[in-house]
Amino acid sequence: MHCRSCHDCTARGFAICAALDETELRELAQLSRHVRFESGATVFAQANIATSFFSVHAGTLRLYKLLPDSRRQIVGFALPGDFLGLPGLPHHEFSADAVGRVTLCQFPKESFATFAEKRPQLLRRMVELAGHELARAQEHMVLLGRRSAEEKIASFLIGWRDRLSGIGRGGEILPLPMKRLDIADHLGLTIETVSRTFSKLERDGVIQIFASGVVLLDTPRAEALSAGVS
Amino acid sequence: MHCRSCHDCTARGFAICAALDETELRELAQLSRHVRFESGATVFAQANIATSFFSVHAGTLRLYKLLPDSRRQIVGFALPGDFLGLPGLPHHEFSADAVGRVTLCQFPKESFATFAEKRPQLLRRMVELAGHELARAQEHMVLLGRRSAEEKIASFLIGWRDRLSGIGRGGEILPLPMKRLDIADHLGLTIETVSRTFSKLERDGVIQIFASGVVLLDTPRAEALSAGVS
DNA sequence: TCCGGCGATTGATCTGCATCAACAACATCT
DNA sequence: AGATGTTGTTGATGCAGATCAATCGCCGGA
Repeated sequence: MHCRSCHDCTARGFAICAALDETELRELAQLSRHVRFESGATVFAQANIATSFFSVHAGTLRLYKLLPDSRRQIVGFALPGDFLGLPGLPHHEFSADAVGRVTLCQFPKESFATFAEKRPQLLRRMVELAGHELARAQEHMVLLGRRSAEEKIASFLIGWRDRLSGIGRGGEILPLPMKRLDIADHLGLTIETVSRTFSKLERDGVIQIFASGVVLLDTPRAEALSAGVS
Repeated sequence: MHCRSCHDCTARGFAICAALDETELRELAQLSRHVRFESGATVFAQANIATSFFSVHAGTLRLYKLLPDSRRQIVGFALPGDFLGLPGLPHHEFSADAVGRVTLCQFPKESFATFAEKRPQLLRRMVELAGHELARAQEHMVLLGRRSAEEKIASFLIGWRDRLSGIGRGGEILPLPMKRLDIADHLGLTIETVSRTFSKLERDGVIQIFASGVVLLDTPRAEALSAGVS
């Protein structure tokens, strides 16, 4: 399960590495090391000093912020190709832990910064990735602030489907590796409301629920709910 | 009210311009033009093709997304020094309009991209700004998903105070140029709940309400609410 | 001065989702 | 097989905030 070279990396196409040529790729590989985390393990924690950046190689992570009284908001899920860490901010802004087994490329912060400094291509790619991330965050604000439970669930399913197909993981069944509680904390709902809403969507023939995920039976209906045309 | 040179620009210190030397600044000024919008005017609209980037010079803008049925989520307010527009995304992801009178520096997208391409300093600054923006967006997700109305209002006031003082606009009275409806659409509430919550905070001696803004009377209490220690 | 409109406030009522509670479906261990 | 823990589902009830509605203050225009 260890990746011996960047050349045949499955995340190569969508990660920041896409901005690099063969030589640079080898150079960057020198700085990096592969790390693996088992299900539930914490990769880094909010407010800790960030000493590394990461690029997700395989698996899913939940990224979340906690309030002092332990309310939790999952600000996003990270998938292969996603970059974790923000240049210019000394601390981690959120915690990250593994949903199922995860592998990552780890880059020491300073050496990565030095490497990136003189490579406008890479910097542009990073601006671009940050921009996409920001756009997703803003879309999620609409969801959290202005949508009903049913729209939230439908939106989440459609968005998750699109992200997976964007990294070549589309398929008939939509895998949901995270737990109901994770979905609830991502959508600003409780676990009971998530469960009830899944059940309602199944009763209405929009989805079919399996242990490992769901199948979208009535995609147009789900997309309409997701778009907010209820 | 027209800014004749970047040299004495009041937003110079916090805008992307901070990453440039005198020569580059003059060169960038060649590409830019100053534009002004009256209160309520739309600077650009969601889903339109983005032909320009902007840097806010003076005033406040509301940045928002609309659902088809006209529900609105204000994803943020832009202040002097903020950069509007995301390289790598062809369309505007949100609409922006002026809250009160606003002046901006406008940069044609391609010429700005060409200018930035070979200036790693500027690119790094943009990554940094995007990172800060992203961190703010994530903090706002916590607010939208996991906080009570009272915490939302307190959080908003404290956050607004901090942003203003960050650009040298701190003061006894905290100006709120936006309307109650804007605040409601920013915090995922209704106008009535915003009004009631302001009233409650005033009754409790936390704030004092004026036409133009509020004064924080019990800052520690407001900060506690804002932190979620209710 | 009166009128009309806009924004803000306040009150009465309703409702979507949270909360509280029980239970079911499975997996893991002894 | 039985005991125990974990995750998910479903039902009953409560409440924070939405909705509906009235009123107020203020400003600008006739």
